[in-house]
Amino acid sequence: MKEILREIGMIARALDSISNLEFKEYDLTKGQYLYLVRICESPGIIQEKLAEVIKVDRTTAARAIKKLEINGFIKKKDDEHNQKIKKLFPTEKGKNIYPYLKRENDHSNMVALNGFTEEEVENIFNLLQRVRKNVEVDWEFVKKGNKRNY
Amino acid sequence: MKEILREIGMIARALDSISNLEFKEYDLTKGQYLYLVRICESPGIIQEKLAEVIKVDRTTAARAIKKLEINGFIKKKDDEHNQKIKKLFPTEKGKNIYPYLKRENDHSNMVALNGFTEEEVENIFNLLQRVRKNVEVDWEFVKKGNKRNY
DNA sequence: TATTTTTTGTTGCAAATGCAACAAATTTAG
DNA sequence: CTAAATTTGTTGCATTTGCAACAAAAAATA
Repeated sequence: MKEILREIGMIARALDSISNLEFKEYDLTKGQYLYLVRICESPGIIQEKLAEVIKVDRTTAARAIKKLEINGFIKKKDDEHNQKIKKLFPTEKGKNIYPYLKRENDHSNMVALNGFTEEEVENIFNLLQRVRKNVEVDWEFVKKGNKRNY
Repeated sequence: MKEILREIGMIARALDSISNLEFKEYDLTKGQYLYLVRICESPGIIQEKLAEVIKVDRTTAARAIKKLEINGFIKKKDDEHNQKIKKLFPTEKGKNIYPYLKRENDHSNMVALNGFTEEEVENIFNLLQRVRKNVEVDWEFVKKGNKRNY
């Protein structure tokens, strides 16, 4: 059995911890960069959806977002036709640091793919997308309280 | 720029959260399965090394391991020639649940690789190992307090 | 050998994380 | 149209997480 998930876990933890250290400089605390990046790239997204794309617990997302708002990185806006949802948008402050988040992410991508050919990059990206799609089915299943059978 | 790290993060968080939910059944709390699996597979490993292979903060590992010991999953043993280090070993209780951890991990691997050919599995594994090796250099660099330049 | 540096381990503290449990709006089904 | 189910959001609480800061053993250096 090829332990691909172990490799993935190691890579993810290593890079997350690097990002968290590097983004302190912009007053972002642990994990916040994940949300801010997504809100900048998908302005108007709602909290529930954000938790789903990031793959994090609803309540964790709720609190991270609340803190981003308190610290002026994003703002919540009511929807015209649906008074339950709150759309999320970056503020000027949020928009301003986005390029730094992007730059850091690009750098980590480059480091991660050091020594890869163009073709290998294309290849690993496609394979990872397939893994992610496979995995998110189970994640949603389990997160809704269901039990996997194996 | 192919966002491979974003895919990796999503996969890692999704599967970690599934594992944490599934291992509650064995009285393992969040994250503990990571350490227990490694201690079972590398009996005698020390805490510092364990943090390094898992890619987690030293102090986080210290506390997770302490709790595993308190709950009787592992035991610490002094070394003959070095009185600073403490070698980690699974107890009978720890050894007994290892097969369940392995089985869960194997299942998640299967789910993740659903639809993959033998060759694609081999391929993604090798690519991921290379990424991991690239990334751990930076992780150790940054964790030691150094600053990446980019 | 003596002293400096590195390794390994610990604790204090502040913060993030996530399960339960709740509430209200909206959507689905009868 | 009404009632049930789902979606979206929140808070309480217990736990994990990780940076600082410390201590002691061991290893490297002078």
